[in-house]
Amino acid sequence: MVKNVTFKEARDGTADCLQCSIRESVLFAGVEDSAFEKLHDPIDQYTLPVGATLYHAGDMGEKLYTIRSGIIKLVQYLPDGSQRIVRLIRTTDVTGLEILVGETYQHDAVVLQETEVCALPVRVVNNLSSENPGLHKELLNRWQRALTEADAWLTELSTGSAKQRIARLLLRLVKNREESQCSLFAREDMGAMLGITTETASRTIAEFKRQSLLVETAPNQFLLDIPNLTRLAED
Amino acid sequence: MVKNVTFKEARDGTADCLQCSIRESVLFAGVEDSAFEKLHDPIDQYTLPVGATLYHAGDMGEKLYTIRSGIIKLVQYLPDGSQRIVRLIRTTDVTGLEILVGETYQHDAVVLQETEVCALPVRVVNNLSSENPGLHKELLNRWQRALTEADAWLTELSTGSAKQRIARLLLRLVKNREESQCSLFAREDMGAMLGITTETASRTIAEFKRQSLLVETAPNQFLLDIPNLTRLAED
DNA sequence: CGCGACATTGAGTTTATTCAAATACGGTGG
DNA sequence: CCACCGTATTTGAATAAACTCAATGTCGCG
Repeated sequence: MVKNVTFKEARDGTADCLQCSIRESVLFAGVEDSAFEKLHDPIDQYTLPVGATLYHAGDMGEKLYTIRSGIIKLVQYLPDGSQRIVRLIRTTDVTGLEILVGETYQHDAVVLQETEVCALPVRVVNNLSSENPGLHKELLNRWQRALTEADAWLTELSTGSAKQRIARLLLRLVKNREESQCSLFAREDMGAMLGITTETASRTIAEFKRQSLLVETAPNQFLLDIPNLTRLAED
Repeated sequence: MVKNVTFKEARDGTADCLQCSIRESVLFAGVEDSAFEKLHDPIDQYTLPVGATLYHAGDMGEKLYTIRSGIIKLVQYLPDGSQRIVRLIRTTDVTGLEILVGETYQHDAVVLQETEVCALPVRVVNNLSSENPGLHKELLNRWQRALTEADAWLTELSTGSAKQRIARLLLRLVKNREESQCSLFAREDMGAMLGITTETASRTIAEFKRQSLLVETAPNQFLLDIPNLTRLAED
């Protein structure tokens, strides 16, 4: 069983949004420098270790988060206690948007790979967005992006045989990269993403390794045979 | 195979938003009467028969739709041609939101039960929303609602055994109703919603009937044994 | 070294799929 | 009104896939 550590306010400092290296692709991309200077509320930055929980389902929060680096899983639970991972949040993604419409967090957000986040108070986002058509547009974009992602998880990662699902997950992990290299998640997490058991995930990965569809170049660093995985994923 | 008719502009007339009987729960709930009167673009109303396609994935449209009555399925296709239904749209829901952020439609929208829709030109929505914090808020709400729904399809309808998934789907169909009565979809559609085959859907429904978890009171009208279905759904 | 957590493998069972056949159902045209 | 057709549903039998439960391997770390 994967154990979860709680996010204990391990604050790194105050973000300097004006200098942020990923600002171009981030929520605030369209916001003027001058607007930032009017902020009273500082935007805090944190570094979270593997296993930390950024927020809990049902909590009434007042922050959204942008991910500067790392990977976070969004988890929901079934009445019987089993978990299902509904999405992954990665660099430049925003999570916790539901707070903006007054909902509680809809998932547990748990760190899979060490993650740097910026915590944006709802108030700040609301203030900025009411005066910034750019930010506002960007917010809608993020919402739509999350929705597109959710749909893809249904069609790609929850449909077809275990082999197909694993292949599609692997391809997703390297998508938009020059390199076909990636690291994998714990088998239990892969199962929870794909709606299969831990054992089936393990067996399938092991089989892929034997067939050299996956080659381990270093501990948990794999090169993918993209053409053959693609073929597998599609039929 | 279910065949799809195309939506052939079967226009009923121009909607009278001021008098709309479902206005209280609809996208425009918070919009002032006076704002409506400034609209040049009329809002068209249509009635669509079963099998009609409201819009196609990949089309660059300029309308969103609010559903006044009926049921629509949102369908995505896999590379191998198989279909997956990612969401159902029902009374007071809005669909086609992606158009607002400049995307093409992300799904085929196909009518499952005769449906009345209002077609809202993007321009109208954008104009109204830039001046109406209420409408704007409502838009965010709809986006979040779609997202919550997408997550629920993953956790509830794509997880667990076929029996559990069917039970959860049935319960969903009568949720928020005083009556435990509902009508069912074609087995092929149920399969596409749950990620199972048509035959498995059929077998399961047939078995539920034999166990009186479902009682057919009229052609395609069923009463559900909610307590026992709930028990089934949960473990 | 040895412990704990995770990954892999095995064997047996259950569940779902596949392919095929049989049955029901609704509507059309004679 | 009934026969017939096409479509959808149900059922059957064999096969394949995934699950369960248990055992064994592996790796990193105290």
